[in-house]
Amino acid sequence: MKATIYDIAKEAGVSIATVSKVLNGKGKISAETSKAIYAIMERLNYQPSVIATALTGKKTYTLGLLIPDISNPFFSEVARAIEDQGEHLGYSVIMCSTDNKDEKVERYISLLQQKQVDGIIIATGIDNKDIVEQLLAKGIPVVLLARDMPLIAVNTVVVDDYVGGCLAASHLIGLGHRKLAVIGEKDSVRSSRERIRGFRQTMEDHGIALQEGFLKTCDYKVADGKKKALELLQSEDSPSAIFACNDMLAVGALQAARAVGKKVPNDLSIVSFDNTLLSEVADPPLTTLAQPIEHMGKLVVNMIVEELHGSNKVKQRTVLRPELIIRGSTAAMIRS
Amino acid sequence: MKATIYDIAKEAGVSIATVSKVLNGKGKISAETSKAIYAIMERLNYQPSVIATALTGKKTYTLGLLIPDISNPFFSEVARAIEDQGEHLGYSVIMCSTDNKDEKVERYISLLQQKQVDGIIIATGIDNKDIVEQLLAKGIPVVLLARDMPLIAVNTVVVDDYVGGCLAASHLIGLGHRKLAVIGEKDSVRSSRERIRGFRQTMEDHGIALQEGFLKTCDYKVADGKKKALELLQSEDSPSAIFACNDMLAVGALQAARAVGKKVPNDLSIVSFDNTLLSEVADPPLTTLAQPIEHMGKLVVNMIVEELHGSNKVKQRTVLRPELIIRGSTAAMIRS
DNA sequence: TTGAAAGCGGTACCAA
DNA sequence: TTGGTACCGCTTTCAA
Repeated sequence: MKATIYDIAKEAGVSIATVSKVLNGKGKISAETSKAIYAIMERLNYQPSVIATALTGKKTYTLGLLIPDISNPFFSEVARAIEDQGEHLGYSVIMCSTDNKDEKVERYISLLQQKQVDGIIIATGIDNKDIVEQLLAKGIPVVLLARDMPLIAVNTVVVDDYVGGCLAASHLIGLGHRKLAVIGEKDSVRSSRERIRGFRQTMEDHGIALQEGFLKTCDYKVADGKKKALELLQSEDSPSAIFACNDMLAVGALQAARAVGKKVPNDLSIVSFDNTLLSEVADPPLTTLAQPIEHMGKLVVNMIVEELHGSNKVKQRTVLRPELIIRGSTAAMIRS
Repeated sequence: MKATIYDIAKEAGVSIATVSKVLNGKGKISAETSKAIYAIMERLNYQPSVIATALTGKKTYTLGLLIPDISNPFFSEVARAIEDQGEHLGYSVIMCSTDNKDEKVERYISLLQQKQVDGIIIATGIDNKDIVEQLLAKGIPVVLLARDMPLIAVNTVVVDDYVGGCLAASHLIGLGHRKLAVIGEKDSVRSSRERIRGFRQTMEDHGIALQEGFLKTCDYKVADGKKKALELLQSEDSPSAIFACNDMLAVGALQAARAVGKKVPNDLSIVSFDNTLLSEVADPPLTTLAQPIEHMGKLVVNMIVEELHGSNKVKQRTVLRPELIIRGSTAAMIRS
C-alpha cells in the first residue's frame, strides 16, 4: 500500500497535523522534528495524494487544453509548448480534441470541471460564446489561445492574423504578383477571416482588387486545400500566387499545382501560415508566416498560472506578431 | 458555489446516502424518490466531484500517456487515437512528452501516481526496465505501445517491425533494386532495430548482402535523416534505394536526394515506415509501411480499461501487421 | 512547537 | 426503501 500521512505521523511519533505542516513548510516546527519527518518520508517513499489535497480546496495542478485536433501539426506543436511550460511550473495537461464541435467542447468542459482542473486553455473554435462566459462566471480561469473573443473579458494570446495577411500580400505584391488568390478556412473561423481581411486590404492599398472567385474557403485539411486550389488553377484565368491560410491548405495547393503541371515557385507562388513542420518538409519548402508557437505556449501557461495565484487581476490580451519566413515556394513574377 | 451531494439531499429531503445510491444506481430506491432526485440534480446542475469519488478508492477516469514527443506526427496521431477511444469509454488522458529521457519518464510517472491515474500507457523508449516493473509491482495497470519488453509480464501492443522490414526489402528487391541502404534510429531503439533486422534478413534470403557502410543510424528527426542520406548519396558508390525507418527520416532522405540532384523515384527509391501525414504530404508521396495507428490506439485503451475492470487477468501481447502502402517514392530499377 | 478535530464530497456498510 | 456514519488523505483553525 502507498504510504499516507498517517503512516509518516505514526512512524515519527507525531500527529498528522505536524507532518502536514512540514510538508507545506507552514507553522513553526522544530528543526529536529522537521528533519526526522523528512527522513521518514524519504524512507517510506511518501508521495502526498494530489487527490486528497485537492479535496481540501487546494489545486489539482492540472490544466485542460481544448484544441481542434491534436494530430494537426500546428496544434500538436502548440500542445508541446504548453506541456513543457506546464511541466516547468508543476502542471499536467489533459488533452481534449474537439474537432471544433461545440457539442464536444461542452462535454469536455463539463468533464474538466468534474475533475477540478485549475484552468482551461481554449485554442479551439467555439461558436457559442456562452460556453466561455459560463466558465468565467464560475470563476474558472480561462485563457484563449489563437482564438479571439474581444467582447469577453478573458485573457487572450493571439497572433496578429490581420498583420500576417498584410505581410503575405506585401510579399507577393513585392515580387510582382498581381493575380492573387486566397484559400482560407470557412468564414466562421475568425483567425482565417482576419488573415484574409489583412491580405485583401493590402491588395487594395496597392490598387489591386481581389478578383471574384479568387477567394475560396473550406475546411482545414490538405485534401480541402488541394480541391480548392485545383478549382483555382483549372480555370482559364488562373492566379499567379496563392495565399493559403495554413500549412495544410498550402500543402494541398502544392499538390494541386503538381497535379496540373505547374511548377512552384516559377509558375505559381504560394505563401502559407503557421510555420509548422509541414512548411519545412514540403517541396519546395513553404514561404510562410511563422507563429511563435513556443512563445505562445509559454505565455498562455504563465497567464493562467498567474491568474490562479490571484496575482494579475486585470485581463489582458497579448498580440504576437507573425514573422514572414521566406523559403522556396515564392518567387518573383516572371514577366511574360 | 457548485452543488454538492449535500445540497441535493437537503433539497430532496433525503439523506446523502440515498442520493449517492440513485447516483450509482445501487441499492433499492423507490421510483418516486429516484425521479425526484434526478430532477433536483438536473435543476441544480449537479456534477459529482471526480476528486471526492476518487478519494473513496474509486477511479479517477484518467489515463497517463507517455510518448517521446507529442509534436512528432506519429505520436500525435497515436495520441489522437488514444484520446478518442478514451473519451468513448469515459477516460481523459494526460499527455507526457518524455524526449526519451529516463529522467523525465520517472518524473512524469511519479506525478501520474500522485494524481492517481487509473493506468499508464507507455509508448516511449525506456532504458531502465525497473521503471516498468516497479509500476507493475504497485499494481498500476500499464500497457506498452509500440515498445516491447518481452521479458516483462505486461500487456503490449506492437506492430510487427520485423515483418515490416521484410516487406520493405521484398518490395524494393521485387522492383529490381540490389544496392539497398538503410537509415534507422540508434540501436537502442528496439523497433528500429527489428525493422532493420527484417530488412537485412530478407536481403540475405535473396542472396544480397547489406553493404558495409550502407547502414546508417541516427536520431529520428528530418535533419538527421537528411544528413545520413547525404552521406550515402555522396559516396561514389551510392545505393539505388533507401529504407528509412520512419517518415521523418524518409523526408530527410527525400531532401537529400533533391540536394544532390537525384530524382525520386527514378534515380532513387525510398521506402518509409509509419504512414503518418508526412508520407502523404511528401513529394513524391512516400511508399511506406503503414502502422494501423487508429487500431493501435483503440486496442491499447481497451486493454488498459479491461485490466482496470479486473476482467482479463492474463497478460497479452498483440502484434499488428504493418501494411505496405505503395505510393510514388519507389519505382522499378532502371537497367543501365 | 505540537495536536485534536472539523471539514472537503463522496461511498458503502449496517441498521432501522 | 431509507438513513446514520465511519472512512478516504489531507488542510486548517484553535487549543494546549
